[in-house]
Amino acid sequence: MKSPKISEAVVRRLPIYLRYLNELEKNGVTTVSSQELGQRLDLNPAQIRKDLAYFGEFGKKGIGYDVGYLIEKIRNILKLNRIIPVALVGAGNLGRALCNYNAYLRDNMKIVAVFDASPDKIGQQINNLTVQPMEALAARMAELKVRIGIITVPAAEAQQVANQFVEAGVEAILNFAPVIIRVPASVRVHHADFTADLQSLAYYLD
Amino acid sequence: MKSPKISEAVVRRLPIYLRYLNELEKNGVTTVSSQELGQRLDLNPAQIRKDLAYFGEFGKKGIGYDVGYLIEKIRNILKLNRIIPVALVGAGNLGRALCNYNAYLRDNMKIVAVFDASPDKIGQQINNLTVQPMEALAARMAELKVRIGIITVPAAEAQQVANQFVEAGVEAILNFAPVIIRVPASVRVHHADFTADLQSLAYYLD
DNA sequence: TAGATTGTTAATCGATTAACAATC
DNA sequence: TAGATTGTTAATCGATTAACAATC
Repeated sequence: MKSPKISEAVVRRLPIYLRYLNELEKNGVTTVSSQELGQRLDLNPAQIRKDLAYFGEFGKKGIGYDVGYLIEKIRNILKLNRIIPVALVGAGNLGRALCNYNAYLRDNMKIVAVFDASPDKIGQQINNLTVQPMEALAARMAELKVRIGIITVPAAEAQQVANQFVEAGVEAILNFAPVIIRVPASVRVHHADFTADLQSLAYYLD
Repeated sequence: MKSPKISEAVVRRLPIYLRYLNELEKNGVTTVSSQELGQRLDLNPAQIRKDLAYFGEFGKKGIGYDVGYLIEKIRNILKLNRIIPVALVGAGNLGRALCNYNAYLRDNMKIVAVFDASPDKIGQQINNLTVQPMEALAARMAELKVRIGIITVPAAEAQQVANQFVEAGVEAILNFAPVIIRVPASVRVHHADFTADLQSLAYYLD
């Protein structure tokens, strides 16, 4: 584990590797080469080797990578070796959908609290979680040691929610609202913006 | 409209510009500079000017860009000047959430058909749409001239659904299933992969 | 006119890919 | 040993940013 700055592009590929490796393991495959990985994931094998080499020498020359060993290494790199508590604000359709993905988001990311501003949402049950009022956010997040926040409120409210998350000491935010939110540089934000995704696809129509 | 190949990075920023310009227009702002845009969208002004200049000379030196005019230009570039019919497969939580975003996805992207394989989903009503069986997909999509497909089924079924979309003549696919799908080069695929998004955020935790 | 801002070229920066010695 | 595949350096490619003449 040296420390040349790792680019975001590299970090974003690690979960993709991890997911496929998990599948391989489930199927009883014990070894895989960068070539096979690249073929399946539509990536250049040299890129995969380089990505992994940033973090250590995980492969064996002439053989490839041990699937189980590589899974463990990547999980450690991504800090998925312990449960990461996540909070979500916005108990609308999308918010509920994400909560139900908790199963999918195994690998230790777990939504442990859901908040909403609307009185008719508060108290609703989602998947074992009770929707809490926004007033409870700070205290509850501290209590649960939440480190990542998910925003699934309308665009107009997203920045405000982000501010509350930051206030509550969140280290990273995943924003689904179709608006760019601004936070201090110490907080990482990813924008999951499917309206923009969809619109950019339209460009490629004949 | 010349034709140097436009990079995907550029195309992905256009909807971001469009969205903010729409907001400006709603607020009665008639002119905006690349500097103001950049400030708000967290982008370099030179990059914004360059992006736009690929498609024409939309600004006025010394003045900036006319908001209404630029909106129209970008909508044309993105082909959002006519309604684009979209189909969705997978009427689970996420699928339903996306259908309800139809309002959000104004700007002429419209989900016009929803399909699911599960008997207890078929016939359900979502937002004025009735969930159709997979057997109806090809015929219905032809009828409605659907050009873009959205996949919100579990990972295991995603590739199969993609194949059916391709078969049905779709030109682009937005895939929400946490798996890389493969399609002919003539079809554009975007992966909206929030599990990967979320996991990559974990990397930045202290 | 003076100030502002575009469009565009050149410079920089960073990411991807190719190539190959090391070695299992 | 011969064949395969890594880790890594060098070459390429592409995207971002700076700079500035043109001009509103």
